[in-house]
Amino acid sequence: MSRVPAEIDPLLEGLNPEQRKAVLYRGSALLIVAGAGSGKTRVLTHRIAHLLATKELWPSQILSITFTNKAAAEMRERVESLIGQSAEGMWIRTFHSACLQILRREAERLGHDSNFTVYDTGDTRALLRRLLREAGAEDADIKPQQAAAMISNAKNELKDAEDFARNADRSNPRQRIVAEVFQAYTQELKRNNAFDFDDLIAETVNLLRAFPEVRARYQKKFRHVLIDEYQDTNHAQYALIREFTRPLPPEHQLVNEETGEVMPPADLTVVGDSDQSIYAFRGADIRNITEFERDFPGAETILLEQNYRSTQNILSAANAVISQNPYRPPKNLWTDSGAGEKVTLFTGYDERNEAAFVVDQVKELHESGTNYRDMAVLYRVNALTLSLENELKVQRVPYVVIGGLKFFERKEIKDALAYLAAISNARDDEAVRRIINVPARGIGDKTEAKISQFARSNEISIRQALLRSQELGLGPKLTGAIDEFGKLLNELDAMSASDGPADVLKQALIKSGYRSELEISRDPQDEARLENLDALLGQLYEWQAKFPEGTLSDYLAEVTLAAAADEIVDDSGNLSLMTLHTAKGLEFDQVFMIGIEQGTLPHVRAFDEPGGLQEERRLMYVGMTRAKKKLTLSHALQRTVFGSTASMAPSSFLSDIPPELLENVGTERSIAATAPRPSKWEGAITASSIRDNKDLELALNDRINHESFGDGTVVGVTGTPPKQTAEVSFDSGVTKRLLVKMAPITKL
DNA sequence: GATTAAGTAGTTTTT
DNA sequence: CTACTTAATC
Repeated sequence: MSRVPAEIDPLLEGLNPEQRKAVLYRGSALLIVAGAGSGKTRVLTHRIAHLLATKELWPSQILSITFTNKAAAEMRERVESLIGQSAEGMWIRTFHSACLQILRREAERLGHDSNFTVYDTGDTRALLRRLLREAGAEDADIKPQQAAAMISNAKNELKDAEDFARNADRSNPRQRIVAEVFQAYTQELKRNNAFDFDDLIAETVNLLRAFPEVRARYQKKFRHVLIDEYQDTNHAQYALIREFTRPLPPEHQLVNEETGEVMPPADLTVVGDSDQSIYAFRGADIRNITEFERDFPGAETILLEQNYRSTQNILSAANAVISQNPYRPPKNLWTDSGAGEKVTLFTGYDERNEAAFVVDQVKELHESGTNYRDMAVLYRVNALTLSLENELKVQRVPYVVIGGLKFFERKEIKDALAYLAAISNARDDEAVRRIINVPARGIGDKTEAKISQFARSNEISIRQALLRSQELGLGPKLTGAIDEFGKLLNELDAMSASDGPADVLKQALIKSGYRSELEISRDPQDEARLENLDALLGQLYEWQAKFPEGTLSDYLAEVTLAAAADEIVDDSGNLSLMTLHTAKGLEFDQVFMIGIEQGTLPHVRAFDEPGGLQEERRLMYVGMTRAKKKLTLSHALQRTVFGSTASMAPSSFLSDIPPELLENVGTERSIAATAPRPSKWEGAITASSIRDNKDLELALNDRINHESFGDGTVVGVTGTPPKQTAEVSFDSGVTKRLLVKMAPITKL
């Protein structure tokens, strides 16, 4: 490569030698092994900016795949600020949205229309539930979710219904039924002009394989492909990458007209870290990254080990945990930013005690100047937020739960979106089915079945069938209701040709009577539903203003492909609560990880899955390395899971952390001893503040003294001993919730 | 066919 | 415990 012109040197400023190498390397394949916090995004954006600045590439020749839309937006922004101009035309997208765009353009080749619907997991499950019933699978005990998982796994391996049926064990009734349902499901998707999540990838691969001329066109367009989070790619995604980077058949080869040379396929840059592979359950294949050099001969590998995010204590603790994983390529993160604070390990009596501790800490940090947005509480499973949310509400800490029960999964929102889907894609029978009797029009299951039957035997869609209601031989009332519904959809459809999606939705909600039904209702939940619909409408109006040319199907696809991490707003000023999975790729000054217990992290279900424990350990590692300044781990000795209370042993991962890196706080040892735990753990917990108030009972208006908060008055008592808590208003003005049995208090 | 009541099962992570 | 499906009644 020629010498780097002076004017682009700024792109190398502030980079360490390895990072520079990663920016400057030129060749067909490059693997950047980027440890947590090693400046991966920085390297990626500088590399792209460098390729543009040297005029090696135009923005439109770059395809950059990220894990979330938020990461994509951030990358675009950073590239633009580096090159000082718009990076328009550059594809920075998630796998799914990149494939969506390709499929929209090429849908006809696969027998779909370009306005196809994208089914999310909920839609998929609903469809499978119906198909399972029709297949008479009730007795076989297959839940829609299980069938969905089996089908999804197959698709991630690029196996279609036929492949599945071929490999299925015919003597196993479950497999036989799923094979049958898989075939029906595939047909239904086609009939409905829909793709599911997995199809977006798999069908794009099929497209590129079946039509070399299409593949040639995209290879000509994309001269450099960059993939982030490569360790989490599954086989289908890997195959997709291959289609972009493998040589074309001779008859489709691209030839440079001047030189007569054959144009090589796109260069490939992948970035990843095998220690952060946490999506095996979704088909991610860690071998994609560990065997990269074998897959792409001549590939260069660059290792980034210097961490710019965390303190040495945090890194040492994280390294200690992850180094227990076998067959792991050696890698050791380091930093020159100093040791920093020790990692705090809190032992709580129960989940409420744990929540109180975390919230107290959060409040204290906030009072001493840390913004809530720079803190996060991470957990293995969503269910762990319950007691935490309670405590946050009591203490009035502003917080947001990222992910969890998503806005777009609420009933009323799904209903509203189903109206839009039914309008935008007239073949989408599933969408029509969802709303055929919402609000109630007197069209029940029986009538719906008759309409479906009629549609099927005439090979028309349900929407078409609605308009021929008089042929169904039903009573005048029903016939009229069906006809009216069919006409309503047509009317809205016609409207969508001239008006934007927001206007269409507004009219749909009014004319269907959905709105008025909620308005009339006295159920307070319906009031909340109405508010949600208004929020959706408001958001859609904003979207419409931003994308005046945007269609219904554009909007629907964008909504279905949004990730949990996309919800995070930087300027919200809220404390963030999220799962460890959602936290991947993010960083916070202060990180709290709760529920670090055997059975929770590592999760019970990981024990009998091969490699499950290793993945759990990586999850722990990912969580720990999110922390910049301070990491706090917590576990509780007992936890009320659902109804019943169970003793919890501390996570075995905790005993991997050298005691000198930890500062133990919390519950006394006498209770800790009742919980079974690995022998290694013995001695790691210090007997801090041994305290037991025995049968101390407090009543309203009792005066008490607290070791650190001083005197105060009891203003509330809840629960029963030994889990009784007292709300105490201290003379200093602060109000705290205290565990009566444990708190360092005395009755005055 | 709709509404209400009772019963049941389910809780890992997500594009 | 709750959210949801299924069963029984109006």
